[in-house]
Amino acid sequence: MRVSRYFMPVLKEDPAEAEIVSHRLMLRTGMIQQAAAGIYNWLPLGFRVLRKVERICREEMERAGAIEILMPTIQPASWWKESGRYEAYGKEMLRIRDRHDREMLYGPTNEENVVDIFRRHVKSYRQLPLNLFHIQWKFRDEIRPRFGVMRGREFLMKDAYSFDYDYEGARRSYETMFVAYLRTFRRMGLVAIPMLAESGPIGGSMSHEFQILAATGESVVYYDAAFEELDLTGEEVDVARLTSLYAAVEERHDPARCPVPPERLKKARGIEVGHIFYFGTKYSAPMGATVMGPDGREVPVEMGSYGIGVSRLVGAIIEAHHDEKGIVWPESVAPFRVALIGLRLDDADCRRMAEELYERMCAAGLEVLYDDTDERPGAKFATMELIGIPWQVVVGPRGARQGTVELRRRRTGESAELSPESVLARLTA
RNA sequence: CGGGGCGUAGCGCAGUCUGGUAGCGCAUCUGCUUUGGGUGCAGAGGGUCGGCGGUUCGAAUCCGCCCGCCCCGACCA
Repeated sequence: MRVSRYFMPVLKEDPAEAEIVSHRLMLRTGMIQQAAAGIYNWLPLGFRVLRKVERICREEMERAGAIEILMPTIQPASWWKESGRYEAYGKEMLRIRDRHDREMLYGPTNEENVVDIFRRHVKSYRQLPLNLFHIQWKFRDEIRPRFGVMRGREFLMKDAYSFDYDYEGARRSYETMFVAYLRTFRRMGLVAIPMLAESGPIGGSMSHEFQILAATGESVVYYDAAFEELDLTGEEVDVARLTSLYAAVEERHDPARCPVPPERLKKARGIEVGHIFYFGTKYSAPMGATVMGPDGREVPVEMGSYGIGVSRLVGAIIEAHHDEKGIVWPESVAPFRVALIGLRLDDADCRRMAEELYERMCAAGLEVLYDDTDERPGAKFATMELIGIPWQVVVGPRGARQGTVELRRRRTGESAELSPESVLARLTA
């Protein structure tokens, strides 16, 4: 992509309304633009990151055996009356009437919806286990939306729903998601700490929330240092050990009863980005989602639900990965992998070298953002550092004479003078 | 919802207390200049001062009502 043809409304000054670093950087880099309180437009740069985060969620869900569907944003109120949540949910739910005066709502979550799908098609324990997920926009009319996309009213969520015949099966499904979540966040360059949590309005009896570590996080968390070096690579992961490791938010942490020896107990700040629940038959029973067991008896299905705040993650990743110059994207979610910075493009040699390298990068399938404008060098460097692309390749008169370009890492600042060939080789390796 | 703050050009702000018909920086456009860390000079365009109503000869400024946004608190992916 050429900067001269791209839409990337970068701001030189901090917008007045943004307090926390991720919100400020998302506005300054032109990733998002506010539409109303807690509701945002995703501009090209932000949308690219959002899609990458979404893709990692999708891949890890599929790896864990979940199957993707897409449920609507608008739901009939009748489902929620069946489950009993229509009255219980309160003002956070956006209620709508259509032209026939039918009661509808903009979905804050999809338990009822997925149960309706399930109950119409699944009748036997032989069809289980089943895990259906989707990645869809939610609306919760928060009392106080804030911090940009970190607590929006409209937000993108990955939500999965597991169905099992019995408790043992439901527990296995829960544990599978537990591991999938750790893998998901790790792939985004985050350290996630799962902790036992209150179940809240989703209901149920077992629940973990996943907090990712960031110095600017909202809550204080205590955790076993073992979380920082978990081995999640193999297919067989010791789930029992993972779920037994200690972690707690400050409010629930009791130093006197903490099982972790002081030298292994860590204290940090965290941001909640995911939450998993086991809730048994809370929805299946009232909504009549039952299956026939091997004994010929019909029983309500055992369920769990598993949410990840996809749009919130974009903000959370920035909270965890930035410096005084701007964002420092982990490679897995960076909007572009390489920033090609052309200096002195009015000079024929520089121009030819930059254009040639750009063509070759594109041909090699690299995601490259090529600054082909005639801005001053300082402005180009500052912008690329602000938007945080992991690799910078600088083509300028200094190297052009001996046929080299500069390769730089955004994260460390380390740089090397290399031939265009070896830069290509390094980036495509 | 309680508490605090803000709304003036695309962005950041001054002007409001003490009423006299709107200004600065950045950005934008034109020309020249400069080119490895947000160049310099000259010129130009751009504003129903959030909205409605009131007071006044006269309102960005005073009064009333409304709308929107941000921050703190209780709640959430």
